[in-house]
Amino acid sequence: MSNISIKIKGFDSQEFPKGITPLQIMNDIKGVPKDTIICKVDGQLTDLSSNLNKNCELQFMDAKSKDGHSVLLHSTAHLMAQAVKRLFPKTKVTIGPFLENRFYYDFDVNSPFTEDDLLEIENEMMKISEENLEISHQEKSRNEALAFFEKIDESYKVEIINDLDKDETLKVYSQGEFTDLCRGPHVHSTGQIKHFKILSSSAAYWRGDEKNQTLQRVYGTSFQNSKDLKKYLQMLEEQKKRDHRKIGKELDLFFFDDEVGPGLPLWTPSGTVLIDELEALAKEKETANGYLRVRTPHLTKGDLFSKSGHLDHYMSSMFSPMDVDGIDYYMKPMNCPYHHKIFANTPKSYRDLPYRISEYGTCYRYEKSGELFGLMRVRSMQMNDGHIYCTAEQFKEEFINVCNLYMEYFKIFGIEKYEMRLSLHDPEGLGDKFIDNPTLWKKTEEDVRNALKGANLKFVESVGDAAFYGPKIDVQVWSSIGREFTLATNQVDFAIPERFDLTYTDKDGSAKTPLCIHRAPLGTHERFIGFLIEHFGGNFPLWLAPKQITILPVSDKFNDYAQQITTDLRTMGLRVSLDNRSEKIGSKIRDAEMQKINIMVIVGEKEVENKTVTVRRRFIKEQKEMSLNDFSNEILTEIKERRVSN
RNA sequence: GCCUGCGUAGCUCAGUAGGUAGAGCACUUCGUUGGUAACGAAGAGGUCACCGGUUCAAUCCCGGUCGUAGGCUCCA
Repeated sequence: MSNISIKIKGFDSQEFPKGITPLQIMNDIKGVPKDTIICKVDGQLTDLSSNLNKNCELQFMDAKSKDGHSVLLHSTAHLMAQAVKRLFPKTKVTIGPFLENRFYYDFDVNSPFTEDDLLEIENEMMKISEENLEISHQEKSRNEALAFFEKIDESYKVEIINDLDKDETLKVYSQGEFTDLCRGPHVHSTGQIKHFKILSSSAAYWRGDEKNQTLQRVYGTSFQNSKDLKKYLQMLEEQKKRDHRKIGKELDLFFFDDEVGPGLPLWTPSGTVLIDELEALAKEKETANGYLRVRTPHLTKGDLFSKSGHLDHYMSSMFSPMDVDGIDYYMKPMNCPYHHKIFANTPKSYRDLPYRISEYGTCYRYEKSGELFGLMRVRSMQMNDGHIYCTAEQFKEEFINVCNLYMEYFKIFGIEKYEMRLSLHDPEGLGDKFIDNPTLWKKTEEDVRNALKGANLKFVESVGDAAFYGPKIDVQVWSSIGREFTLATNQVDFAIPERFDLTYTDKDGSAKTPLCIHRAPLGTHERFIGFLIEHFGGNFPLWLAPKQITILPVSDKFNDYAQQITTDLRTMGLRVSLDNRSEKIGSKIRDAEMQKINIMVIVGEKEVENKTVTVRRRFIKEQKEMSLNDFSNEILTEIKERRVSN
């Protein structure tokens, strides 16, 4: 038998007999870490029980690495499936992939799992782990695999095999009595999976299609050691504390009311401050960038939305029409048709372009009840909307300027983790979800792609997520509880200007159709604020904070002085409250902390005598006694600069 | 919209094997006049989400509706 040469990472090259497995090598040589669960052969994740037949590079890996962790998660999903099959033998298994730090497995069961079921499953998993079953794999021909899964009545696996490429070699993994179709790789024994937890269960559709069978999805997580598991679970708890729905209630920012309706937020005085500040910021930036502000109605005849294509492509997201004098009127789901009307209202020449208009118009969209989610998904939403009408030559610069505006905003808020996504059409949806003009789709998508590349902006592409009238750049962010949302969007419209007969007179006197860029750099104010609440965990920077300052007299004796300070600061435009209850100063401070008020101003005998104030800022322990003038100058500057940290 | 869980005072939550409910915080009043994260006492507060059914009797059991949570689908 011939030998092969294997370069093991962290060791010298060695000769081994052909066909040896990494597992055997682990046992042969000293010093391979005990935590090894998987390996890479020439950079490819490979089962430890695979035979090595040629010279190669071998790297042993534990679950601390991202790749290693993904294998552990995946193997834990299998472990869970085995436990479910033991406890509920009639269950049919489907798929069980890994996600970042989590995994799930979808099961077809007669009745959904209860919480007790989940506990039992977890216990059974523990048992299987203790049994330390070897996980082996085998290659099977398509027919063998089909016969096997038909015999054990795993119809979903049969369906999966039937959909696979005919030439694909199939692998099955076995551990004890449980065998599953899987690409692998996996850890080599169930005993290597020890530190896991079932997180939740819910429903999911087979293959993500709502017309298909409803499956039960069980989510779980798994780590190399108990410390990492505990850390992850703690992080999940911490994330929950930042949930904008929770903080929104604690800080009394917004709420929903049964009698008003789901998805229709009511903004309290505190929450309204956030919106007002956001709007003030946007108005300032837009004025500087040459935008003109407009206002349009919330309600409109259906004809307008026929013309714009909304009734053909967007009706399922619109509220039902109402009859007004025998004519159908709709609540507006977007502002664009009105902006087009405003463009067309007076003749335009090339000298008027780019023509930039903006409006924070409230739109109404029918979101299915189960899709509503705090402020992140609502039915009445204020768009940070605007439209730019420009020539083809101006397109690139205008488009990139909008992208730059996003980044400027993100910088102001200190948002660092985001992803730009070029959302393209899916040819299969032409005519239905998307306007049927394949040539223009292609051209526009290419233009946008080139503009982004030309500006050196990093982006990913996503097919099928375009608007019905054109491709988009969406900026994706992740909320504190891990959900992904589109925060900002920038869309190109190649179709609608023509439908609205929008023209401008070019240099040569001919009438031309402008391009239209839809842009919403702050998305909707509801979602943006929902995101900001989580981003800051309710600890807003001073310029944004609903409650900037509270005045705390040490005792009732100093209430007059405190009242004077309050009035003075309010006159300067600051948001100031006065806590003149007959409480001890410690209690007033505690209450101010709970309300996350940025600055506490304490006044007592000393301050009255010296005509000063004592300033206590959140997160800064030491207090400073200063004149009111120095204090107000300092914070007015901080607010003017919109400083994120103090 | 779909599946499952949940809905008790303003908030966070107890509770009742079916006999119309309780705590802490918040609120109001009184006492206290205090120096950097909870001063003390008293009071007020709820058709137990809503509508039906079973029962002598329903907050509790059953059905429906609405809302909400976790997901799926969808989306700014």
